Amino acid sequence: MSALALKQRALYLDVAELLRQRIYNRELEPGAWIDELRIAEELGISRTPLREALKVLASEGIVTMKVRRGAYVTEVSVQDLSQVYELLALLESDAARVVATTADAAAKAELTALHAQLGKATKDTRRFFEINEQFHMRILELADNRWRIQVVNDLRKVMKVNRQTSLFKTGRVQASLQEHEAVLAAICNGDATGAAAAMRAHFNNGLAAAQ
Amino acid sequence: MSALALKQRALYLDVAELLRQRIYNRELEPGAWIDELRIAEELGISRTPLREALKVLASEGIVTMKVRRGAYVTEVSVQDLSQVYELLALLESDAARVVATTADAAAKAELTALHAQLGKATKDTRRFFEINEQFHMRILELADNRWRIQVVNDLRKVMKVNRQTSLFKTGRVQASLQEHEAVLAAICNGDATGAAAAMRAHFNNGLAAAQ
DNA sequence: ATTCATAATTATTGATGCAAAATTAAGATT
DNA sequence: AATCTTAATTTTGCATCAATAATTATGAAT
Repeated sequence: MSALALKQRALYLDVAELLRQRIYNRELEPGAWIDELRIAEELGISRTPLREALKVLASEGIVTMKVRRGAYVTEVSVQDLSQVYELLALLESDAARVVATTADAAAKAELTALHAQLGKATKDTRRFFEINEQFHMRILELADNRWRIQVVNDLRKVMKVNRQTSLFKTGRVQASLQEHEAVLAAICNGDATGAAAAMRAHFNNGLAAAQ
Repeated sequence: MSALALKQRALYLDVAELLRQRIYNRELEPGAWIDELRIAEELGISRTPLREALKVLASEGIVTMKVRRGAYVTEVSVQDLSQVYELLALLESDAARVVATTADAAAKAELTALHAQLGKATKDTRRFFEINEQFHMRILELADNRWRIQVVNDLRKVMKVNRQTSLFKTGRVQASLQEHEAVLAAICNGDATGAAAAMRAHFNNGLAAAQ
């Protein structure tokens, strides 16, 4: 059975996601022009859905459209990175604050379990980042604001365009674990201010480590 | 000289903006299907740029794409509205906090002048809202984070889809003016916490007045 | 030799065409 | 009369085509 057989998603969305991945892993570098003809041919599709995908990526800010010149991968400056990071810190620390006041026992147990998994994955960097991501995402979900999730995901896309992003994550496994611990503890204690502060500290430390 | 003569913007962006306006003023109501053929014919354009515009609006969340069914205007629920409003409060109160610590004399003078204009426009509702908008936007600009501006603008687009949005603004001219006064005073005094609190209060009052 | 102008090429933008899917309409059967 | 089936129509989605603008290449003139 082919993957195309049951596809319910529109082609332009698949193309957009494929281009995002190519941008994230530097097959398409910032500043590089996107050759519609070449990519359409390579993917075995026409230029129509490709162009629709490019317009979506443009509205996300990860590619830039120049009239009569086409699209190129947006060059995300260091200033852009710090601005986006600042917003993520704001949105996620507020989410932690919300969750601290609204989380029920089940939610707290779930976060505690996730954190326990994280503690066991300190040797496996790949897995650590994966669970780390889940922990953050679960807090966002528990904060129950789908627009916040949407905004955070869009901002993360921008972060991923720049290679330096990895700097924010690497070499901080133990520190990161302890910071998560603090966030979790505050949430479990229903300490809204503490949860927000702990999450904010987590982000600030990540930024400091990158400089 | 026609407006088309010097146009530098892409057609799909113009079409997107035109559709936004039609959605805001209820020519296209939430839930209504968007007839590509009809609108393309009406605008005297082909379906290609129209479809590109629809994809952009979809990624903004104000229209929804259904595979093989087309696009319809997103139905923004009351919950969506309050979630978006909450995010705007968070982002703008943080912007006020930033501006309180970074604004120089010129910036403070500019905001003071804007506020003075606002005070003189209490009789002209239309103008009042216009200057009100400018005051908020200027604070965002002074907070110097282009991604925040982008996010706030996107969220405002969602708010505008729902008619109830106007409820957040109407009948609060005097109260709104006083609340702005408090924001301005805190900013001019370099009181970061106070500025954030004043802006937060401004939003909370707007929400309360709508219920 | 360098620069400016012009021609050729390339690439984007917008329009049209075609096939597939979904909805609506029509007809037949219970 | 109602419902199920099937045919017709409408509409989307992707591909192709045409036109226009931009860039590159070529040549001429200073």
